[in-house]
Formats: sequence, structure tokens, C-alpha cells
Amino acid sequence: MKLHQLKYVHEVAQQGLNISAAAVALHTSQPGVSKQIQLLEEELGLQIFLRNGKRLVGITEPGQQILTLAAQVMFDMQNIKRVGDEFTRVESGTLTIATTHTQARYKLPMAVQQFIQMFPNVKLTIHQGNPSQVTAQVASGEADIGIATESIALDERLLCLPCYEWNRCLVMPQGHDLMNERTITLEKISAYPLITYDFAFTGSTLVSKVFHDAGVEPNIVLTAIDADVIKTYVNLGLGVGLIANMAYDEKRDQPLHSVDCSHLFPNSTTYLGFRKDAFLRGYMLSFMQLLSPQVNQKSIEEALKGSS
Amino acid sequence: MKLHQLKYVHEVAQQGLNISAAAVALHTSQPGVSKQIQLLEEELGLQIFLRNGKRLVGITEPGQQILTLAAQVMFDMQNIKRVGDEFTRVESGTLTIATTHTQARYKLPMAVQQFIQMFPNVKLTIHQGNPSQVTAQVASGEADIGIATESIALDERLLCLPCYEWNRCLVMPQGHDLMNERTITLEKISAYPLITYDFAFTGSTLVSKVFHDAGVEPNIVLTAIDADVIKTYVNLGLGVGLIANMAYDEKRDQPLHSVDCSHLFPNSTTYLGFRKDAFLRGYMLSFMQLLSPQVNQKSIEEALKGSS
DNA sequence: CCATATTACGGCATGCGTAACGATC
DNA sequence: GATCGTTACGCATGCCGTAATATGG
Repeated sequence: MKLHQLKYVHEVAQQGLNISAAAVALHTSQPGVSKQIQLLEEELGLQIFLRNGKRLVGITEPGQQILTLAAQVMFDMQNIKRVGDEFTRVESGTLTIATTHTQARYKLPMAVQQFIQMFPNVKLTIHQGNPSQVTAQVASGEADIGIATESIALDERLLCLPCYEWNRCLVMPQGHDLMNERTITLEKISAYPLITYDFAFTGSTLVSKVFHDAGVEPNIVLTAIDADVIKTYVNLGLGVGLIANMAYDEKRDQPLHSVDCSHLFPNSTTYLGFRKDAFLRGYMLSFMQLLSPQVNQKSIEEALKGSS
Repeated sequence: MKLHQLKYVHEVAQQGLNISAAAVALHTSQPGVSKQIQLLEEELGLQIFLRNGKRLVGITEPGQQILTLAAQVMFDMQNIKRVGDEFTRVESGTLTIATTHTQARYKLPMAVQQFIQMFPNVKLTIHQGNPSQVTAQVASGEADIGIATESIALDERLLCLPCYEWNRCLVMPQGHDLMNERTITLEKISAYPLITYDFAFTGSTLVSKVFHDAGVEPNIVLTAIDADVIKTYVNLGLGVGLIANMAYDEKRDQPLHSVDCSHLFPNSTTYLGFRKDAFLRGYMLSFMQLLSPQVNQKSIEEALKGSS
């Protein structure tokens, strides 16, 4: 059993059961990939892929197990390489962050700016997605660190540290009726067309729960993936927007007015998560510290021990 | 980076930093091992082993990390092999149990007997040790399943399922004063010389805690590794024995008399533990079921999800 | 001086790439 | 007929083992 073979099998699965595509991705020849997979299957005495004649059409059940284990092996190999890089004092490498739009747009820029100054030789990549995509990317090793709210903390493969808390605010055009209200309530909100995050997105399920528990049905006319889009439509007069409070800036969003809603909803916590079995490069720790100053080597070790 | 290289490095560390011994264990030549380790070190750009001239004298810090990761890789490779064996319906293989004397002597025999009837082609090995050794063996992959009391459930790498509960009893020679007591108390016990398990052993720390909390100082004259030894010395009249109640059998231990102590100590739970990331062969599950009927594929999957 | 690690070198297995073939859609 | 997977074959790489060398206890 060779490492290549695991790599090949993994890549073929990634490429939608296409050996040719996998061969290209692996910078090698199709026959080589084909052969090695056959050899592996022969050695293990089972089929990894289901074939219809000469076409790969599926993955067998043991094949699924093997793919999972192969991914684990490759992740560990990556870890070993990282140990190498880390201890040779090579302050270069790659940092891949997976996060949601809100974080990427309103919370990360400061940390990112500081980071690229501290580590000019580290290539930084930001993957954007919804919270479950973020979680999946970190769990699979595609991303090193994930930053998202709530749901990311549920995955057992990840170690998650609380980063900061936030709440929501309403945004509305200047002169809107709600500006005159002394205290905003859910009922008052429900009287107007509402624009907020897509329901699959973080916090919104919590928001919908709050409305539901109060027996109030909000009048949602539009949902969007990010606050910028929401604000745009609020500007067009389509309704009031319910967004994360960090997404509103008085100066930048001047034509809009905002009203805090912290009294209506519980705080949400944004977590920073990474795989428990990942080897963390020094610069990865540094990035985490930029985001959440209380994070350090010790706190992570303690969290790792305390988990499970 | 090759799998051999990781294997070699691992074996050299296992053999006490002796390349020659590692080469023998690996059925290969010394120069080969030496060379491959050098190549790996070169590729990673760091020293794994500390050398004094040509002698290996220690492991560097990155080396330590790499050894851990190498062990993980090898464990995963073993898992893959197991998937192969499992799905080719080869009902043969190896099952290594790590457990304490008490379990091996009084609880396992029935399960073992049934097991070898069900799976005559599976080679069964029992490793005996104290609870922390049991835990370590399972965690390192040397043993597939560990059976021990209390402390094994604390290791996060392992998934532990409760197996059964037990308590303790006093054993004494016929005609001993304590036989006439209607109710045994800690104070009455402390009036006589006591023989029990070594304090490093399971439950005994709990026992000592019970005595301590009650403010009673037992008069321990001898500690032993297993109940058979304890009973032997009780027979010789050296004192009364405090042992697991399953270690006393009225017929077999005829010259001795026993008194139940369940009212004095809380129940102890024996757990069955295995690595969370281990691929479990069918016969491993079967063995667990023999020991603890409520265990099955589903209960394990649920436990895995519920952990951490 | 013995045990042990490294260097040198030749044979052999194995993986890779090109080319040809076969099958599926 | 185009795409894709498998088979065939020759070449190059790299690993292994033996022998020789160097070094530490």
C-alpha cells in the first residue's frame, strides 16, 4: 500500500469519479492512476469503485470507508510537512481561512491587515461560504481556520474557541416611521416589510425562533446572503433591514438610520474553529490571537484537554 | 516522504534509538534504515534524532511531534488494511485485549470461550496491566479493546462504554471475629489488618477516599496486584481481604468466608474502551457484545456522535 | 576492540510515460 | 465518433542488500 495510491483514489473521488481529470490534477498520466488504483484494490482484495464496464459509476461501501481513512492519512502527512516547515523557521506557507461574508467583510479586515504585515511571506486565502460550508471546509482540511457563528461549535472534529459576541440592529431609510418609536418591539417590526439574512444563515434561525416564540410573524419580503445587499434594498425603500450590528457604520452607511435590537434577541457568539488533530503553525496561532487576544498556546492546550 | 520512512523512524524510537535493532525488527538492513531516516530528515529540513557523532542519543522536539504523527499515519494504514480484511469476509485476524487481572481472571473467561467458538480463526491476545497501562495500550493501538475500571473512561482518545457495575466484599478465614458482626462498618474493618489491591490499582483509590472521608484509617498490612494473591495471604491468617465481589466464589474459595460491603462503598463501573478513530472489525463488535449485551453498531455510532 | 552508524556500489523491483487497444455514451 | 479506462511495453528512478569505512563507548 503506497501513499500515491491513496492520493490517487482520493483525487479520483474528488474529481467526480473521473480518472482522466484526476490524472491531470495530479500531474501524471491516466494509465498510471488507473494502474495504481487497481493495484490497491487488488492488495485490499476489494473494489473501491463501482464500475460499469470500464466506467467508474460509484463508490462501494468499503470504498467509502477507505476514502475517509485515506483523507485522514493525507491530512496527517500534511501535518508532518508543516512540522518540518515550522521548525526550519520558514515563516512562509499558506493560511486558509473559511468564513462567512459578515466576518470577512466587517471583522477580519483589521486582523488580516496586521497579519500580512507580520507575515509577508504567508499566502493568505479566504474561502467564503455559509456556516455549514465553513465547518465542512475546516473539517476536511481544505481550510485551516474557520470563523462562523454558533453552528461551527457543534462539530466534534473541531476545537472551537469563542471569539466575540454580537447582536443585531435594524436599518431603515431616514425618516422611516420606526425612527420615531421610543422602544422597538417584535410587534412593531412585524408591521413593516423585513429584509434579512437567508434563513440558512447564522443567527437567522435564532432570529426566527425568537419571533416564533413570541407568536409574532415577521413580514419577510426578501432574504439575502449578506448585509451589503440587504442595505442596498433597504435604500431602495423595500423595507427595513435586520442585520448584524457590526455591519452598520454610521458614516459609511449615511443615508440609512440604525436602531439597536440587543434587547430583542439573545447575543450570538462567533467562534473560531480548527481541527483538533491539526498541527498549528506559529502564524496560525498568531492569526487567532489577532482575532481573539485571549487565545494562546496554553489556552488551546487546555481546551484540547478539556474537550470531549 | 515515504511510508517506510515513517515506519523506520517509529521503530527506531521504539527500540530505544537503536538503528540496528530496528533494522532487525523490520527485517531489513541497517544501512537501509539509516539512509531512509537521513532522507526523511533532509526532506523535512530538520533533525528528528539528536546525534552525538554517529550515535543516536535523543529525540528533538520536532522529532517528537513527527513521531506522534507517524504513529497516527501507521494507525490509519492499519485501519485501511482492516477495512480490506473485513469486507473480503475474512473472518480471521487478531484481537488484542488489554485488561486488568481482575477482569481477565473473573469476567472475561466466559466471553473469551464463546468468542473463540464463534471466531476460531481470530487470534486472541490478552495483555495484562494496571488501568493506566491498559489505557495507554489502547490509545497507542497496541491493543484493540481495553477493559478496566474508572480511569480508562477519562482518556479523550478513547470511546468508553459502561460494561457492568460491581462492588467489594471482605474475605476472611472461617471463624474470624468479623463473621459475628451483624453490620460491617469502616470502623470495624479498621480494627483488623487489611489486605487489598495495590493503591495504583482500580477502585482502590476510590476505597482510600471513602476511608479518608469517613476519617477512618485502615490498617493496611499488605497490598497485592490481584485477588488470588490477596486470598492466599488471608488464608495464611495475615488479615482480612478487601476484594472485588466477583473475585469471591463460595465453592472455589471454601476455606474463606465473605461479607458483602456494597453498603460501604459506591459502585464501581467497569468500562470497555477503544480508540475513537479505530475501524472496528465485526468480530471486535461481537466480543464487545459478549461482554456487554446492550452494545451494538448503533449504540456505538450514537456514542461517537454524542462524545465531545 | 566491539558495537554501531554512515558511505559506496551493484542488482533488482517498481512506478511512470507513451502508445495502442477496448468500451461506453 | 468522442471520451474515457485498461493493457502493453520500455525506460528511469529508487530501494535494498552486501561490503567497506568511520566513529563512539
